[in-house]
Amino acid sequence: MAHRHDSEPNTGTAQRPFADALARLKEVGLRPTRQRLALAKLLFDGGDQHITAEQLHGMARNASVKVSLATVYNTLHQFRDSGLLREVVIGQGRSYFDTNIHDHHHFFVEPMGQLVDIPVDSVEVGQLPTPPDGTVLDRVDVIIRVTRSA
Amino acid sequence: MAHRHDSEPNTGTAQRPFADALARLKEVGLRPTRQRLALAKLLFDGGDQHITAEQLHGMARNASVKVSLATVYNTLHQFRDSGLLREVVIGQGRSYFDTNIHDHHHFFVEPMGQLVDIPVDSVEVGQLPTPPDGTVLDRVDVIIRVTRSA
DNA sequence: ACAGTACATTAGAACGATTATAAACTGTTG
DNA sequence: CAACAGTTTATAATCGTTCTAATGTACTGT
Repeated sequence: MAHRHDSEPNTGTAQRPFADALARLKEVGLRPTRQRLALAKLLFDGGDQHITAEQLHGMARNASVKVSLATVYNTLHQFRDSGLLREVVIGQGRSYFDTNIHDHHHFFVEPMGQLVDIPVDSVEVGQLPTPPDGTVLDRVDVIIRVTRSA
Repeated sequence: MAHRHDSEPNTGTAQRPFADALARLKEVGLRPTRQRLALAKLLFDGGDQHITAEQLHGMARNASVKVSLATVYNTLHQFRDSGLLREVVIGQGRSYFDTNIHDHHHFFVEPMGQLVDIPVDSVEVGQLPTPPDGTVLDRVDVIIRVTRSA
């Protein structure tokens, strides 16, 4: 339920701050089921990814992991709510889930909808206006839309 | 086809830079049909709006303008392609069409999905990173997500 | 270990926004 | 007026996502 944006102790390799899928699930209080463990492995082993539900479902199929699409959606949402993932809504239909939960921004390559991370310190956003009436700031998304030139 | 982001000569009231729906259509080379004229009036008379296709369809119904939903979609896309509107994709399902085509950003009030304009000079974005490989910059969207606090 | 219960997974249906289709219409041109 | 190019329309189809209700699995206390 609560969001977590902390910087981890970062034991082990820089590539996999804390590699153990089980440890992640424990840490956010999700029962380590077969499906969740498998999906966590697919998501968090290897570098940062921007992935859709359908894509993850496909990856699971490829890896011979039996998971229903509904469970993929459920799991992605739980991970998002636990702060393990960040949801990025950019294009028309689809949602991307970003395994990079640190503060950062995105290039969005149209029209194929590819996402590329931008470190937060590559963009200088200063002087935010005050939020309207009875609202409170959640987060700032900077999306730099680019198109293929070649 | 070509996008227009020019500042208009701004004849007449500041409220309606150039009020005539017919003039707008002529200017971008769209045939001034009954439906397009009516929709243009609904969109461009009165201040800046963020509107969905369904909402515009509803407004047309209210104004006793007979237009099908398909035509609303077609027209919104044509207006967008002509630079009369800007499409803003932010929430899960829906697309907003913004009658303010000048450079600006948005507050997005979750969870009800209300949009509020932010003048471009209220946000300071400096030092953009260079776009990836064979891509060219299209535009920069800054979305400040806020939630109801009260 | 076992029962009990709370939580998870699943297939499939349902949903909402959008897009495609194909027929009917409008307006313009020769 | 006939032909034509562009428009509009109702409807069906599609896409990603969410819901539902049945079944399965994991943790708790004993």
